[in-house]
Amino acid sequence: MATGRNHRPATRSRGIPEATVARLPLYLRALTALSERSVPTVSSEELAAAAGVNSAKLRKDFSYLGSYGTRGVGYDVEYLVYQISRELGLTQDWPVAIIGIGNLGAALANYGGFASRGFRVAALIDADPAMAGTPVAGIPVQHADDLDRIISENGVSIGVITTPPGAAQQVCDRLVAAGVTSILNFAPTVLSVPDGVDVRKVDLSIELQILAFHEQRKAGEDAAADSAFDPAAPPVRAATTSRKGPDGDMPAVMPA
Amino acid sequence: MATGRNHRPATRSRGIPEATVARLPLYLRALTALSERSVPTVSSEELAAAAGVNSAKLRKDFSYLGSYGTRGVGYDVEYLVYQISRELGLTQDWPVAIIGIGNLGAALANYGGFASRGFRVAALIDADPAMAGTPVAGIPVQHADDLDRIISENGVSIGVITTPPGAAQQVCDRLVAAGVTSILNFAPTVLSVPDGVDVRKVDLSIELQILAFHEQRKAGEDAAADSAFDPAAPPVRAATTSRKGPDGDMPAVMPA
DNA sequence: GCCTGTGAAGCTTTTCACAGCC
DNA sequence: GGCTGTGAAAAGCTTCACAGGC
Repeated sequence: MATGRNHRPATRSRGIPEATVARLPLYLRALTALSERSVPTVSSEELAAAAGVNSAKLRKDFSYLGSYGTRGVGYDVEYLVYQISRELGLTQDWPVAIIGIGNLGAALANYGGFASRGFRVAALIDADPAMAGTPVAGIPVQHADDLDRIISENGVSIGVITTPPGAAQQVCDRLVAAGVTSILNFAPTVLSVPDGVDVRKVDLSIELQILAFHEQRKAGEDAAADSAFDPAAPPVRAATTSRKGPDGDMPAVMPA
Repeated sequence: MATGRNHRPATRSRGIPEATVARLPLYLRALTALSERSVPTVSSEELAAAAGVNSAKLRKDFSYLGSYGTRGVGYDVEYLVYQISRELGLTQDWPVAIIGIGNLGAALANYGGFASRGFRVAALIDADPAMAGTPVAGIPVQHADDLDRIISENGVSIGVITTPPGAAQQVCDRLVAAGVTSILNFAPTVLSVPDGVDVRKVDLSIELQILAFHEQRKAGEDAAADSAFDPAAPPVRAATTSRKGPDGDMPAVMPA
């Protein structure tokens, strides 16, 4: 990779795979822990174990950043911490605004790991006038009417949406209009944004549903030992057309 | 796919791709919204737009479940809601326990979308004796000493960890010992679990760091218009070995 | 004519396995 | 001898494009 092909400007390492980017924070966390224990170097095997990935993947990932290791030895912990921090853009501080200071917004505002590396809660915003002025995690809540001003005055480019789902798209639009180009969305809604704006979502119920899927599989396999049993509701579909699914037609009465 | 190959038992559709499983909850949410508006059928194009994916992907995803659409027409909303619910295992109710009732745990306990489809908060558990008995979201908090009993009495197979990171692995071990086989981890730690136990993690700071990476890229491109400028700290590495990264060596003093 | 279902092609990500260097 | 860095193979995922059926 970094070994001299000539059809790329090469000044800035274009094209780190997205999957790799998503793992860099994991490596960084593991390395930070080693750094705090004053461990000077670490092998790909050890670091991979600490980060919960396999070592081939880790080495491949690091190869996209450059050749930061030493053969026969491993990686210099401090050096890697710095290189990954820089690659992730954490050598600067990002002011973040949280919009929607309910239970979840307050929880995030209080979350320590937030401030620790690269991020700073610059503003808390809520639509409830009664909340305005009340400090949460030591930061006074401001009213949503002033969203524009708050975002631009603080130079916020990353917004965290923790509003109810109904308000999320509107808040998103206003954030984008005010100059925010990265959004972390905790509301269970699909946000639409213009090109150039990144959205990532964190969705509790999606995660639970994925777990339920696998959980059901496990239960199904256990049951399969006893009998070849249809694990779902009985087929009582009231339709005229024939449907071909793997099993289980729709019951007359939908489950709540 | 479902069109008659003969080397699979076929009773239970093995091998729905993980990427598809992860999108089923999105489709389900979009379909539920249509269902509430009493929309009878929907095309792959419309549903894909509502779920924020493209229609080819959606059709491919559905093809793994079976042939549930009608050519020239689209998909029957109610029917699909049922089929996806069943596939995800949401036709049964999953009792869930939340361990660690701080800000975040309380926020999750209060989260409405939780109970609505397939999940029920069966127990709240915390290690602080002062919290025992206090109701959160109408559910009394129980002490961690009784974790084993609480899990088995309630038949909990899905646990949500919202403890501080230091406690997460220990809580995880106890959950697994008590019979939990799926874990949703909000603590910023890598959990190690035996085979057969699924872990999914939700990690605020990882998401923010991924956003920061892309944000930095955007800023870097803007700056590149002005000058070919090193966006990071100056190279003042105190080492003897030569390192070859794309750019940016380590500064003498690490950034806080 | 319209929209689904799906092979086939193209792309991304992971894993393998070993050359290269300490 | 040990461990990194990386081509090459394998697996997984997305997109294309069109046959098939309403």
